[in-house]
Amino acid sequence: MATDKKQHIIEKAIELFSEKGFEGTSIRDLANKAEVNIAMMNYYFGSKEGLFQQIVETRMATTRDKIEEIAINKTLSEIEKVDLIIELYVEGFLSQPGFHKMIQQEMLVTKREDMHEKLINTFIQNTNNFNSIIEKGIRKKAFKKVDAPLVFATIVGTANQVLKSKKICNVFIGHNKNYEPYKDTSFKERLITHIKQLIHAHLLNK
Amino acid sequence: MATDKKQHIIEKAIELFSEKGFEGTSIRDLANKAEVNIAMMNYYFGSKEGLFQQIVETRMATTRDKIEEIAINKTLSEIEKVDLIIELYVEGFLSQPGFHKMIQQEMLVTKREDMHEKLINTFIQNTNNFNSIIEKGIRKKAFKKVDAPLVFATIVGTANQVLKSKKICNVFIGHNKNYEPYKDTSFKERLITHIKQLIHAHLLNK
Amino acid sequence: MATDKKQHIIEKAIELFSEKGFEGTSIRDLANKAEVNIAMMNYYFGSKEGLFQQIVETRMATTRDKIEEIAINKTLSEIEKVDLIIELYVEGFLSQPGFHKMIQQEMLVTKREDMHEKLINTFIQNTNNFNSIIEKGIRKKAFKKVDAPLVFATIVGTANQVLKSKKICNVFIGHNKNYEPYKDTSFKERLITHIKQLIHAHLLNK
Amino acid sequence: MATDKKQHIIEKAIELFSEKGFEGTSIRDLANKAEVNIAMMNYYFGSKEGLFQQIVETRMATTRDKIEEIAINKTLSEIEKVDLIIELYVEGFLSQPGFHKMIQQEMLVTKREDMHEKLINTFIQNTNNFNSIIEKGIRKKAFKKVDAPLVFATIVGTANQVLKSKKICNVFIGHNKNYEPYKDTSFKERLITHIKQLIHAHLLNK
DNA sequence: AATGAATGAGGATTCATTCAT
DNA sequence: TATGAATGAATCCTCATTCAT
Repeated sequence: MATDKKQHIIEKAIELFSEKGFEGTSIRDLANKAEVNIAMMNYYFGSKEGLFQQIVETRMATTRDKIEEIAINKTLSEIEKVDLIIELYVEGFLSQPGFHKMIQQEMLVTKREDMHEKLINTFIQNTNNFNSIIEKGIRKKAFKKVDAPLVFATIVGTANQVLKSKKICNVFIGHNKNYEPYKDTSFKERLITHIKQLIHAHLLNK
Repeated sequence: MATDKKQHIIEKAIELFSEKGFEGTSIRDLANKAEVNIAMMNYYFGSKEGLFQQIVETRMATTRDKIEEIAINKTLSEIEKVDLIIELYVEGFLSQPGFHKMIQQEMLVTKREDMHEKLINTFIQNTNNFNSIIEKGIRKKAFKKVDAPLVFATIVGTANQVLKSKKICNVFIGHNKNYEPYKDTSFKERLITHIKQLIHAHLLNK
Repeated sequence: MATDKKQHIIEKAIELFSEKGFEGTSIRDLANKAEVNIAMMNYYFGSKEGLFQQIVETRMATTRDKIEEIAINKTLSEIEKVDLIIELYVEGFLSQPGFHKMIQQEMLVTKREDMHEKLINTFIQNTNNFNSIIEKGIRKKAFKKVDAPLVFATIVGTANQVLKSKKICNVFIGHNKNYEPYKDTSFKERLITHIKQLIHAHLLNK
Repeated sequence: MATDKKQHIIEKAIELFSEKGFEGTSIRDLANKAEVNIAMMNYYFGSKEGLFQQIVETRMATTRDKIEEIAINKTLSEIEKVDLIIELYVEGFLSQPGFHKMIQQEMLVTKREDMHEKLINTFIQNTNNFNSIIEKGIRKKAFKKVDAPLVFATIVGTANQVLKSKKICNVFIGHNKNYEPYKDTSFKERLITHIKQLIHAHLLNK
């Protein structure tokens, strides 16, 4: 079925875009990697940029919706919400490192104005949702008076930093360069623990 | 003089590379921006990649040397060293946002193998220097037993996150989109304060 | 059909390469002459060098195979074989002067190492096949003890020399400069006769 | 002195032109090889083509004059003259293989019309001088009625053929590929002997 | 629905040459 | 006399895309 082939192309495309960047990846590369006809790429996605947008839009929405869900949840405490968001980011990033490297690149680059704008706006929405949680915690005297948006930047920034290079992670965990750190559960736990401890110490009274 | 013109080209190139990425920037673009002949670019730097390398190599060394200097300093306490490094990164990033965006992109991308390798190695050196400080603090019982490389990832990651987009920063500080947040001293202080508080709470006993 | 167009391009390319040499011929020239798009050239042949190799490889093989065939033939006498090879070279050179001028140039030039190597090796194979004929003739006392590889050099060298310039040939045969000597049957016969007489006198006992 | 430096440049240029052809050699290459400034090449010789012409014109004249001298000599017999010309060509070619490879290329190529024309005309003059010797020999009944211009083509062609590639010669004389066959005196003698025997058998009555 | 053929625009780079000093 | 700096033109090639089938 066509959807299968599309999905296959998308997965291969994420690999390449994340390794080489948008401009650094040619349609030829993408077609070869996905083992489909070059003309087919345009037939399915309209253009290289179309393919890229399709990838981004479907996947970004998921994270955004989950954060919103957490933010408006009435049964969780604020610190539980913060912890969930930490887990959400770390698990999301480590399970789809290619996609998130791709997003990081696109956030840095202003070339494709529209795409850049969308990503920034989504990030701002996520920040706002996070802020509202923190502010509620502060009002409840559960949290210290912290700089909420920068706390969010710390969480996302730390996870992103780990994503930058497998090699760096392997140095951290003492493996050789061919090891796949992102698939290592104990590394994931270590990262989550670090961020939680950090944020808790910063956030919680006492 | 030739050095002046070279320096001029380099500065304009950083702007473009940081906005559009390496592949996204053409030699034509670079030449136009610097208002020099296209052939001139190759005359001075050999190739587009040559220009890029020249930019990176000269500037990366500075940061690396400063961190090393701090690490081996005998008169500073460990927490003073950590604070200095935080200041060093924030000030470095905010004073040369274009250059550091460029570096971030290049760390994400593995296309230019050599360049990528160099950046990663430099980052690992910096991490090691930072680790040695933390470990000394731990041995002296000044610091809690923390995950030193991830602490470093947090510092750099937070600063990088802020660098991702002016627009995000302007939302944080309540300015419109044309404001230059990286030149705003109070924003810089706010960022330094955030990271220091965060790290202190995480690191210090009591 | 695609093969037709490819063949058309190849024929036009031989004309240009033989007139101007490999470096002296630009892809633009080739595309104009063949009346196709510049990008088309690379689409079909990968590169200028790819086109060149394709031309050389297909045509060189023909001559080499024919000589080998003659060498191993069991019904012909040695002098008949030598005569056939003389005819083969003269007829081959005069019927495809452009191609053989091209080959001559490439044998002189060491710039494209691979191509050069291939041509030399083919020539050595041909020489060896020729040598084996001569040596057999010598053993049978049909031939004098001659310097076989240099005899071959004389045959090929004489034919090549004639190929160097139409103008020279026209002086030989008393025509003006626009005449096409290579298509003149009596000139071909004259050349064959000359080489045969020369070689016979040198080779045959009595 | 300037003449020395010019001479030095010319010698290095012959090496490169003979290896890579005229178009295949850049002014940069030439300047590097001769270890002089790039601008200097144009300063001395006006242009790349100017350098090339200067090389050709000075050296071609020498051979032409020598042949003419032999042709008009009154004390030598015709067969002595033919032998002298054979020696002249073989020695000339083997002592300056680079230069003569260069000339061969230029004779094959019609790109630089003027240069090509000059070479052809010189060759025709040489042929005519050779013809006059042969015809005189025929009138004197010393020589058979041979095809004089093709006899000349055979002499020059055989020598040229040997010049085509060192590697081929080394196969003939059983040396490895790094040997310098053109400097080997016994190879030179072998070549002269071959051509003389060949031409004598063809030319002389009985 | 799918694809081989085709192409205009633009990519980086190298060219021979000129100019100011 | 000699040369580093500079450049317009041309190099080969790859790009994303379109089109006819």
